[in-house]
Amino acid sequence: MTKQELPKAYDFKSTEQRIYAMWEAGGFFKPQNDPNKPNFDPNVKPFVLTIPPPNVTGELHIGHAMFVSVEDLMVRYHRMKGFSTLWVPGTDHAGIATQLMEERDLLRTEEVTREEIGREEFIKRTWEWKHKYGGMITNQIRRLGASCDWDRERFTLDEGLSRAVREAFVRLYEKGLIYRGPRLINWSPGLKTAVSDLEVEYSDEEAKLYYFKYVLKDSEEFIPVATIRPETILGDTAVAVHPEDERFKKFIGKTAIVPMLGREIPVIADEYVSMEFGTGALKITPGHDPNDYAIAQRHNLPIISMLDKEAKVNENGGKYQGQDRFEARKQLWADMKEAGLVIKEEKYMTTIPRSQRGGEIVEPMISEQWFVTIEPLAKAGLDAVRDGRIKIVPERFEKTYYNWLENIKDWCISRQLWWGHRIPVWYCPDHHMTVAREDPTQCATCGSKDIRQDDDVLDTWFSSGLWPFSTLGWPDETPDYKYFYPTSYMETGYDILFFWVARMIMSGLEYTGQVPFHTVYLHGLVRDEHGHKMSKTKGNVIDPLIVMDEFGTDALRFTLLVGSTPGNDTNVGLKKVEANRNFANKLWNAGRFVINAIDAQKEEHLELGEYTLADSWIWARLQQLVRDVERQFQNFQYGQAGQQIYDFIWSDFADWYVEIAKQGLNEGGIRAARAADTLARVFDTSLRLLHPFTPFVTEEIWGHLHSALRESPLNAICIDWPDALIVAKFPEPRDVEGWEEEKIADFALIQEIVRSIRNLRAEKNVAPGKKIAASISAGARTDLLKEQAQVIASLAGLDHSSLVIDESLPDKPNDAVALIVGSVEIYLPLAGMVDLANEKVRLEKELKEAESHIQRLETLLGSDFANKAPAALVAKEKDKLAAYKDTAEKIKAQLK
RNA sequence: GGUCGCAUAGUUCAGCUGGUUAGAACAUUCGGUUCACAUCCGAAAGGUCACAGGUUCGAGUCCUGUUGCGACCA
Repeated sequence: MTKQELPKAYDFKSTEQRIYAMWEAGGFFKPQNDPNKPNFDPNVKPFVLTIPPPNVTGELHIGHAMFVSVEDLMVRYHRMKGFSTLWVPGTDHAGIATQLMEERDLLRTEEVTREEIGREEFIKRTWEWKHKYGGMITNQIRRLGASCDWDRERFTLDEGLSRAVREAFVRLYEKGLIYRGPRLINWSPGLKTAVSDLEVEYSDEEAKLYYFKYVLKDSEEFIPVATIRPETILGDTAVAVHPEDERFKKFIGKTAIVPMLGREIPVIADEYVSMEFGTGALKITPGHDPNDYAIAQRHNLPIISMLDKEAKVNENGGKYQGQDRFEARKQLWADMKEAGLVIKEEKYMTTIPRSQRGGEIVEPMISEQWFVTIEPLAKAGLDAVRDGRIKIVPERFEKTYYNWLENIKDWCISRQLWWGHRIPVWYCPDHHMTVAREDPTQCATCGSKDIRQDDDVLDTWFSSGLWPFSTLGWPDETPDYKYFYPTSYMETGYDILFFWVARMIMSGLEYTGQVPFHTVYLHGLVRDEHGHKMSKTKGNVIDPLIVMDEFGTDALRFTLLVGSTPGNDTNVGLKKVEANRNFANKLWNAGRFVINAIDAQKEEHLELGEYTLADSWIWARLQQLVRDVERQFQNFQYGQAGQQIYDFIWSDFADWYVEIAKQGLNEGGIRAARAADTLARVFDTSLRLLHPFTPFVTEEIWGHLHSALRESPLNAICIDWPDALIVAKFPEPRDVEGWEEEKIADFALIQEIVRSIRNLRAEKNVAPGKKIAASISAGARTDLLKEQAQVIASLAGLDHSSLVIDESLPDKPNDAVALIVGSVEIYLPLAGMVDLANEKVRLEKELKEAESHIQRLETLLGSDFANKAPAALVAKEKDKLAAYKDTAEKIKAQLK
């Protein structure tokens, strides 16, 4: 394609889909070295990531955009570095979410409940939904440019992964690490299922504290007690007081009467009771409160459940049976009031446990559930991070991780749902349990054919915990598993460190004996531009699909990647995305310019022209950039790396180098060839560096650059380039060769001179197009400035033919404004347009500044700094002092 | 209550192992139809780096404390 065909603005709409299809069709997302292929080389190092599987029912939100951006960046970088790179995609079945969605759908379309159509039919319907819409989220992930191997896509409920789940369950069971029993668990009455501790959220809310009398048997006396949930009185099995409490000591061992029920319960002493809180006495409801449950265990108290699965009062609640928990609260309290047992009510702030899904109040309840004995697994998980087999980035989350695993409780893994992995346990009429990898036909104990599978399914996180190895074929030792496992990084949000990452580590160690990955990288949450959490009710949600429509995928990705640091939340506003859309366009146009320059080269040259100062400078800067980027990638400082690449391309390359290169190109011949050569090489390297951040626009321009070069006399440059940028070599840092520092310093002087002339022109309102004359007294820098006269003239808008550069000027020009840049004096014949009094003020200001530097440096060099700081640093400061002194002298001379 | 994090320009954020008088983007002001780009170019203004101590030749960066905000765990 030639330049005429390249539009003036980058059109991401016509590009992204085409490029993605090209990558996918080209097989670039597949590992370069595949253990299932004949030419497999086991010595090539793999780099492997498994995607944090989004809910199959999910729709793309900004959090997905975040993790895809970061992971695709990691994956593309390693692929370009030559690793055999595999990114495994997939989704999870999201038990509760999916079931709820399907239930709602059934109710809406057919007005039936899941109970009405039955378990088998319900699951069938849900699968139908999955087959129809399950690809939505993965297609949206494709739009983000995700370079995952779609042929290896997995779903937590598919056959292989289900087998992995069953294998894991049975192994744990056989090891004695899974048990079933009645325990106090978190019950979600609306969903009618148990949930794990992690699925309960606590919110500070205003509630009421109810004060009432616990009357003692055969007595007029009572113990005042306060509670937030009066209905639980129906399940009380004791009243507890502090053993040292003078007020209540005398009641210990006596019997109290449960209000309205008349049940007799003991008054016990326990140090857990706080004498200051409430009334200083506590009612004990072990069936509905975790703390009370613990006290009951200590005192061998009976445990009474007074709620059923829908949180209605059960048969233990006397006349309140059948009432909803909140209704019973009202009724009971009213009755107690009438009976004269009520003392008072007051407002009270407390934490209310709510279900993570749906937000209803969770009830602690005694229920028969399956649990994992977590302690041995947690210990192994702790060791893996403590001894460095797994590193968490940023490091501070290691502490959080330790803290959680050190205080972990057994994991309730059964859920009273239909959509999920059914627990592989069968019961016969004699209550023997058969736990099996393959569906059994008879009871393993008594041989009875009359067996029934457990109704419950497993927590979705139980299967996601196996993800890094179940997706690679475990429990089978497949070629993928053998080569790609353990994986490399696990990248996800810090909000699921416990839910998922910790459980994967524990599972990985338990089932495979290896850490599932050596590095955990945690990104922060995406918030709106003012740092508020995005929520539909606030209306501040940024929909990544809309953003991509408006500004392009690259702009969104770059925004999420740059300016965010590991583990820290990041604020995103559309303004930022727009600015990055502009960057994509800048890149596009820089590309058009480079391609244009290449197309203009028609002749073969045996040798190209000499390197100009600008050529050397941009090359030195580029190598600096490559070194910086490499270091930052090693340290997971992706945002910083992206920012530096951005600055290099926009400032160093486009604003300075390209402007200077235009002169060389206009000269033609070997000078133009040299300029085009440098433009091409530097731009190519820049695109490679940027590719992991903004894959679409870089791939597109690089393709045009590639074909332009191939057709040109400069085709040697691209002789070893592959077909697509996605698999091009990532630039490797090179050692400094020694010449760079001087060229960079020389160029910096040119830049300063140009800037100060531009500055003065702007200040004095010299028409931008007007070429002006200048005389420069350059002293020791005369040779450099003479050589760069053309560059200075064109960048600063000087008339080259009336630019005089000399070591010193015989006469200071009259009617000229003087600029002092280091030791260089510049005279611009602008006196006519300038108020001399103002000029004096300007120079005095500059002098003052120089003198303040001189004073600071003299103080510094007169201090212990000179003795204790590194010699190189001291020398540098000394040089600076000399330069400022020189500048000050020159300004003083002007002021005379 | 425990643990952790954050506090830098009007706004949103960078600032790696302490070493130029602290940077960027957006917003603001001034000036621009220079043949890659107005999704642009040039220039300017804007910060006692929350506060108080300490370590050090040297602190936005390390330590201690205070205040404010946030998160997680109980």
